[in-house]
Amino acid sequence: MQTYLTKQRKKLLSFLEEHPDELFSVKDIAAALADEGISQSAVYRNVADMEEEGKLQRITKDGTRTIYYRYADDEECKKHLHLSCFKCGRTYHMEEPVTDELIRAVAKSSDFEVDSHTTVLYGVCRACKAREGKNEPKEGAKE
Amino acid sequence: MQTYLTKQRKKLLSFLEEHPDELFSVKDIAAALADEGISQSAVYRNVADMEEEGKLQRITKDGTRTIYYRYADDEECKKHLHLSCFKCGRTYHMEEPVTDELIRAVAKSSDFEVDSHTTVLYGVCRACKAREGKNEPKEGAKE
DNA sequence: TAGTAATTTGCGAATCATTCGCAAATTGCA
DNA sequence: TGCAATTTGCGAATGATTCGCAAATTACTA
Repeated sequence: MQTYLTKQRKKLLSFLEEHPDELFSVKDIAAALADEGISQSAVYRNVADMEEEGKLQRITKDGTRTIYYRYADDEECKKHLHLSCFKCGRTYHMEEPVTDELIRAVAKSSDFEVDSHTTVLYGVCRACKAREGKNEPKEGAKE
Repeated sequence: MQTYLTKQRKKLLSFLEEHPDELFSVKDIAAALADEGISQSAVYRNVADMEEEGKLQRITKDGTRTIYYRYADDEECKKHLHLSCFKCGRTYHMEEPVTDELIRAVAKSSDFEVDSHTTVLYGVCRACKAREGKNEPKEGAKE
């Protein structure tokens, strides 16, 4: 799988490497690399390959049926859980010692080996909790 | 929103209530209720409404772009995290005391309030880990 | 450096889940 | 019962993703 390093693959990779921690849909990527001459199909295919190789993380945001990808820096990603605030959409990383503890606790109590690479905890972040106290924006608070 | 309690809505609700902890795609539901005379559109619409009201939980399994729903028994769901095995796709619930601990730990270290209703930890379950030791089924190990 | 086999690309067509539009049926209420 | 508002069901429209296939590109070898 993936024996040829084409120029579109190179561009795709370097683009993603330059934007760690950002989520991109295939459309986003294709748009960003429009000048570079990469077809949408190529993006789809490469992104899928790269995900299989573990270079990318596949993420499905709630509320959409679009698939997003993020560059998966192995060292980084293996070590912490991700916290995603569903008010503001921001993603936070959880500190390592706590992460380890959590993972161990789950493993112990449930015989379940959590993959911190994939797992995201959803909730409300400090900032949004604070904001919530004052007023409650109802709809259209996206992004 | 949702001022009329139609018969298809009733049937849909009772179907879901009778199958807590199971994930259904709209297709699944429509198929299960085929005899009852409920159109797919109605399922889509009701399911969307019910999610907004908090009666259902919307879940996007990895690897698909299909949306799944589960009956959200408030009492129940608020209390435990879900563990999803990405080998076999099964969903497990985590015992409450541990859940509480985890949630508190996250909150403490990150000032992040985990919503156990929404959060799913991904990983490999005991059964699949055991199976993995012996052989590695490659594809088509669904369900 | 040219020649070749295997892999990728890019395009458009095909799929598939989901959403929409609209007339007909159903619901809750007076 | 009668009416106005809401839902249903159908089929068509949308949008993301995948597929098929010929042409272009890649890695290798002579």
